[in-house]
Amino acid sequence: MIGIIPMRGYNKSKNEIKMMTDTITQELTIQQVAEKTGLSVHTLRYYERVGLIHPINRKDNTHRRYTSDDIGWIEFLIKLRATGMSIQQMQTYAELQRLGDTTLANRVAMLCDLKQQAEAHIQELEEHLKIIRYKIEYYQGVLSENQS
Amino acid sequence: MIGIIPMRGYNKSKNEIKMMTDTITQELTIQQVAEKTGLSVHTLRYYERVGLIHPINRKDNTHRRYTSDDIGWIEFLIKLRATGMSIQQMQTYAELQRLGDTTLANRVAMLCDLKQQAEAHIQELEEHLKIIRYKIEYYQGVLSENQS
DNA sequence: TCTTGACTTAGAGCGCACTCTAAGTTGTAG
DNA sequence: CTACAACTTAGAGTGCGCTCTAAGTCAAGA
Repeated sequence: MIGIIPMRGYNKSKNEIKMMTDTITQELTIQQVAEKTGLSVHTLRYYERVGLIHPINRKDNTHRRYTSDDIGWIEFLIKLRATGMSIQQMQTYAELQRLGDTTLANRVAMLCDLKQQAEAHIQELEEHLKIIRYKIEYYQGVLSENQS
Repeated sequence: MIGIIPMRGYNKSKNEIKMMTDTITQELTIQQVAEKTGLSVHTLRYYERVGLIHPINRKDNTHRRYTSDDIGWIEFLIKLRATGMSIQQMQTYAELQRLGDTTLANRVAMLCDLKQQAEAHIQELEEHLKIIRYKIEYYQGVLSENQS
């Protein structure tokens, strides 16, 4: 789950030093968030551009610094994606979230839809798996017969 | 099992007449296969072009006529796709199938990989679903509190 | 004969979700 | 001062899996 840390020399890289500091300040660079979440830095910026992530605070008005709240939201986004929600739907969800408490019912409805979709998807996978398992068993039978 | 018959007027369409004939001859047109399988005619031709389906026999050397064996294979392809196999992998699988019995072990290996992938996918979905279900419940609690 | 509808092909186009590039800025170590 | 790593942006490019278009053939019904 943790990204590959490239070896740039024997000394600690700036990134590693930042990481040590950040265990105190709790604010992560985009690179660190990429490593932590599994998303690429490109994808993190892309998600922000398209409005899935609110504009991240900048240190000195330039470099992004992610808070633990930001990370929490990103990790939730990842779950929504992996469960089958499209980027478009996630944009809607993020927009509703930004609008505040009055949109809670709408968001719950979206989550319910997603839940049902995912449950149906699991059902479908299970059914297809049955046939695939059956095929495997049958072919393995044929193979062991030919062997003897 | 028989696809949806579109109403194009009160007289029987050519397609319907073909369908009646085909219950005798057991050979289906591309349109009928599309209705039966849920794939589009475009996709059926695409699958044939890229080698997922062997070249279908033609009536009078022009129009495709699908046998029940063809349908069986197509329905299996659909299951592979829905279980997460890529077009590329399916091309490999189809190629192995064409090469005959000596490739059986390879095909079984591919199916085992697919099985494991799909099982892992289901696991992942289940875990994400837990969190989504939890969120739904929590938010519904908040909503009913606000109501009272 | 004309129209209609189902089919044919080669190849272009599309939507999605990234993924990468080019050109530039910033900050620290040596 | 220089080098370098890490960051920044706008916008172009990619891979997948279709999906559609244009131009044409063919057969049957009015």
